[in-house]
Amino acid sequence: MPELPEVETMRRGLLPIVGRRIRSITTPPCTCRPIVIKPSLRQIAAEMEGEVVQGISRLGKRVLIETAQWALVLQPRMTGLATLSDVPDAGHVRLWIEMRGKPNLKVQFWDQRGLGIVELVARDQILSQLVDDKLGPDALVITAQQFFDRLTVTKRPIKVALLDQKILAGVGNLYASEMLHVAKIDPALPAEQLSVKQSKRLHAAMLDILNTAILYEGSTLSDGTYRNSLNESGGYQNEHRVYDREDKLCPACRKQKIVRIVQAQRSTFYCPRCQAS
DNA sequence: CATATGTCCTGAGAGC
DNA sequence: TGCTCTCAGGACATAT
Repeated sequence: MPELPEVETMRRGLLPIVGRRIRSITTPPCTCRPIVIKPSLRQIAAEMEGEVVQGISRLGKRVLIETAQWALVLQPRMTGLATLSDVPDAGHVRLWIEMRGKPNLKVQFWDQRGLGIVELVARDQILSQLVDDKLGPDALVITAQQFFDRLTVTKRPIKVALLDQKILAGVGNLYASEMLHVAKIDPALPAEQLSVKQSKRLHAAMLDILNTAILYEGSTLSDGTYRNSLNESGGYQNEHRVYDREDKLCPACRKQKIVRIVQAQRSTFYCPRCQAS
């Protein structure tokens, strides 16, 4: 479940290919089932092979490999991984992007469940096609005012609203629970009822948690699918306050056990004592 | 239009 | 031991 910190870690790991020319974009032999590649592998290869990588950027939970004209948008979704190093196993590598010249560099897009998506977007259409259409402001860029304005337009529970990538991009199920706990906000609170004060706390908690999690190179959960750019576990899973810690003592009050509830068919973890409405 | 639900997928773990 | 069932959740598609 790569979220912003995990995807940012992937982005940083790909930086060595900036300035390098793409030799080939292929699918590995004997791979399992093909993932979604839009519009097609053939088209992507035709447009990007021979081009120089000008930058690696990130929008929410997507990584963009950019040439002069194009951006190859990688969406890891549940178990996707984009890396220059080794991958957990060779059997789930879905795409190779090989660079020309020395040293040999090859981006491997690995994805155990195969729900990831690779999509070619013209660079001048990123704003219209991605940002306006599908994604709100990135969680690391959104201002406190924008954060408040965009969240308080919906009646949905604040936890559910945080997961809506059109409101803001980058927060997923894990970090949503974590930031609500730090900000001491009830995950069931209708987002429109968020006070200015609560919104400021939540925005600050979000920035703090995401930036710290980036320093730890993300969270590797029990499924072990997420790896940092060296194919090692991340470190932030050891810092989780509530996520996947049902029945464990709340680290803030140390009096109440963490509770798990389900909102919009996703687990939410929180402390009913610290996060009461 | 806003919101809710169904769907994809694989591997781990539970239960019998 | 080996089978079946359930669950994990991002984001898209479809339904209400």
